[in-house]
Amino acid sequence: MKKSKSLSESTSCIEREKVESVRAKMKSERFFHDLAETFRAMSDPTRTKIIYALCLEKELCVQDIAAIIETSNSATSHQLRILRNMKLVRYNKVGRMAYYSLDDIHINNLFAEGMRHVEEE
Amino acid sequence: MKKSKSLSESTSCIEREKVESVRAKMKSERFFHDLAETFRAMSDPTRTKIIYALCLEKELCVQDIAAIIETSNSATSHQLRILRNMKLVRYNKVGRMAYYSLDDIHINNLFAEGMRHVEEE
DNA sequence: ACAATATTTGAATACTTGTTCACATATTCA
DNA sequence: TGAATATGTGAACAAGTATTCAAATATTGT
Repeated sequence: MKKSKSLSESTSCIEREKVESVRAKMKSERFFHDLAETFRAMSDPTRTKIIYALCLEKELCVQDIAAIIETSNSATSHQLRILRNMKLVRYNKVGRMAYYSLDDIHINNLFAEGMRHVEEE
Repeated sequence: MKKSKSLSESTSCIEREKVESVRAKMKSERFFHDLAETFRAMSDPTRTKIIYALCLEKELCVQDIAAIIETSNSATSHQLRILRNMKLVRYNKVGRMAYYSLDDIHINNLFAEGMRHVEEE
């Protein structure tokens, strides 16, 4: 059920038609929250390094990720947890090792689009 | 000039070949910083709303954006400044009005890819 | 059982961020 | 000129974040 609350007459705006038109197509608070979350997951250099590494090698253990990105095991583990909670990576526990990999192909696409943007400047 | 520092023998890792292989393809600190910045620009709900609005209407003034996203003019202006500094939007000043629009098509692609990810769950 | 090892976690810290409020700037119109 | 209006900005505040350190957990090999 959509709220489709129309613009109150008292709300001050300049071009009412434009405003009404966009407001009619507005998405839910939840949608923008989730969208921001998705981008936020990739908004830290340590995490972009982890994702980049997992784009090249599809499975890596915590220690090896830490060695690649030159960060402590602890900091790496903390960031991996964030990525796990945000469903960007998943892991496979084998004995005392935890092998991490990217969760789905969408992540690859989104990340690749971001890289394209940064590289084409 | 690339540093291509090879993995020191003392650095502990599990699968040395994988680690060496990824490290050989590692990008600069700057690259990951810029990439993270790009995603960070879209990592706040207020900013995703602004970008979404500007995807639908290519030019909007501050007050109308504020009316659409239901935030104060001041908060909107602050976020627009961030988006401007990050080169995601540009603006066209006409008298006392400032008309904002998305800066380039890459932003559209990246944003659309993010939306696709959120919608296809 | 014991030591070594891989990962996880909680607390503490310094740092960053988004909003609000009040005010500044700048333009329009009477 | 002076009031109204659109936008921009600095300071303050609360909330959130990333790293470090120390310690906990869990698994392996002796």
